[in-house]
Amino acid sequence: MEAEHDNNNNNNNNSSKSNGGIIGAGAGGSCSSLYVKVMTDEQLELLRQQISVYTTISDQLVQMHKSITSQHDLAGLRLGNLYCDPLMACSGHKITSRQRWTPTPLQLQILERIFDEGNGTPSKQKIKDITNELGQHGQISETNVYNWFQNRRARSKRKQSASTTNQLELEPETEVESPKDNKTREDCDYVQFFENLSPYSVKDLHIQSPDIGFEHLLSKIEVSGCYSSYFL
Amino acid sequence: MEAEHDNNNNNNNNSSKSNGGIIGAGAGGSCSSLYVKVMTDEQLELLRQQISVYTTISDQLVQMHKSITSQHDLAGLRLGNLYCDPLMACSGHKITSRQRWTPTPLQLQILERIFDEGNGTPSKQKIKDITNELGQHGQISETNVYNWFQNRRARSKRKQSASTTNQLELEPETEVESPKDNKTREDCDYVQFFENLSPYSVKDLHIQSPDIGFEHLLSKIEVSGCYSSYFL
DNA sequence: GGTATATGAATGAAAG
DNA sequence: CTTTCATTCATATACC
Repeated sequence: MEAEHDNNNNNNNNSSKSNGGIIGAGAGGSCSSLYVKVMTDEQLELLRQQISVYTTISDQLVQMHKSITSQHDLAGLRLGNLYCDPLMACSGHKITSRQRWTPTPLQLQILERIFDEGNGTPSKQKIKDITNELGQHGQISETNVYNWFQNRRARSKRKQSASTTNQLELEPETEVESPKDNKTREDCDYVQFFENLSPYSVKDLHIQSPDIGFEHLLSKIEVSGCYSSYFL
Repeated sequence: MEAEHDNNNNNNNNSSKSNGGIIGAGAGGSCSSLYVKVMTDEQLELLRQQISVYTTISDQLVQMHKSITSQHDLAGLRLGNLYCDPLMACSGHKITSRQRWTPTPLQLQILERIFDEGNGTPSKQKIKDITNELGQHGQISETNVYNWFQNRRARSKRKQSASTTNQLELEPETEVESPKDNKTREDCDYVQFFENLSPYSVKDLHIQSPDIGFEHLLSKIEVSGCYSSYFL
C-alpha cells in the first residue's frame, strides 16, 4: 500500500504569478546600494508559463509512476471533475462538495496560451473549439471555458490597473521606505543564486519565446544539465 | 491566472526584506529607468521558491522512478524536505517566512470600524483610500484590503447562518458545514504532495489522459539529471 | 511536535 | 463586462 504517509508536505506557496508589483521595492533600513531586480512583464509571464509546463511534466511523471506501480486500486480518485462521489453518498452524509470544475495543468496551459495569443474575446465558435480540445485532457464544458476567459480577462485587467496605480504612487527613483520593516537582510547575489539553483531558471528568466509548448520544454530538458543552455 | 492585485504585502512579522542583487541591470545611484518593470522582493522570493521546488520535484521523481523500476519496491522514499537549503544558502536567511500579509492591530481596528459602518461594498475608489490610510500604519496593498473585506463579509455571513441553524438540527442533507471534514481526501502521498506545490493548484492530476510517450520524457530527465546533484 | 483553528488568498461561477 | 459570492487552499498561530 502506498498510502502510508506522513503528510508532511512542505508547502511552498502556490501563489505565484503576481507581477503587478511595486517598482523600486522598499529599501532596507540602511543605505544599501541599489538593488533593483529587473524583470519585464514578458519575462515574468514566461517564467510563469514555464513553471506551468513544469507542473505538467511532473504531473505526468507522477501518472506514469502510478501506472507502473499500480498493482493496487485506482481509488483515491479525487473528486476532480466528477460531480458526485457515490461513496460519500452512501455514508449518509452530505453529498460531497466540489462541484466546481478545476482545470488540469494541461488545460490551464492551453488556456493560458490561447489567452496570451491576444485574440481577446473568444467567439462562440472558438469556445466550442477550445472546449473540444481541452476535453481531451479532462472533463470540461463550454461554460467552464467561457467563465475562465471571463475571469481571466477581468482579473488581468484589475491586476494591470493596480500595477499602474502603484507605479504612479511610488516614483521610480523614490525609495519608499517603510519605517515598519527595518528587517534588512544581507544582500545576496541573485544572479549567482539563480544560476546555482537550477539550469532552467536563469535561462527561463532571460529567454523570451512566444510559445512555450511541451515540445519546447522537452527540448530544454534535453539539454539541461549544462548551463550552456542559457545561450540557447 | 495571475494574481490580479499587486501582492506586495507583508509587513511586520519576522519578514526579512531581501534587497540584494541585481538581475541584468546596472545599478547606480538611482538607476531604474521608467520603462523597466521591477520585481518586488516578495515576487523574487516566490520565484526562487518555486524554481527550487520544481527542481526538487523532478529530482525526486527521477529517484522514485529509479527505485521502483530497479526493484519494484515502493517502500519508503518520501518526498519531504521541500524547502531545501539552496533557498537559504543564499545568505543564510530563511526566505520562507514571508508571504501572508497580516494586519497590524491598528489596521485591523480601522478595518473593523469601516466594516461596521455597514457600507458593505467598499468599491474600488474606497479601497484605494482605505489602503492609503492603512498604509500609514504598515505595509499594505489594495489587494489586501480587498481580500479582507471579501473574507470578512463571507465569514460574517457564514457565522450568522451557522448560529441560526443551531436550533434546527433536523435537515439531514443541508449545510451545517463543519470545516472538520477536510481531511477526507484520499490522495496518495505524492499526488497530494504535488497538489500542495503547484502554483496552479494542480488538482486533477490523475484525470489527465496519459498521452504521449512518457518513457521518453523520463529518460530525458534522467539523463540530464545534473541539476539534481545540487540538492544531494 | 502534532493537531485545531483563524484567516489571507485564489478562483470558478453567478449576479448585476 | 464588472462585481460579488461561495468554496477551497495554505499558512500562521494556538493549544495539547
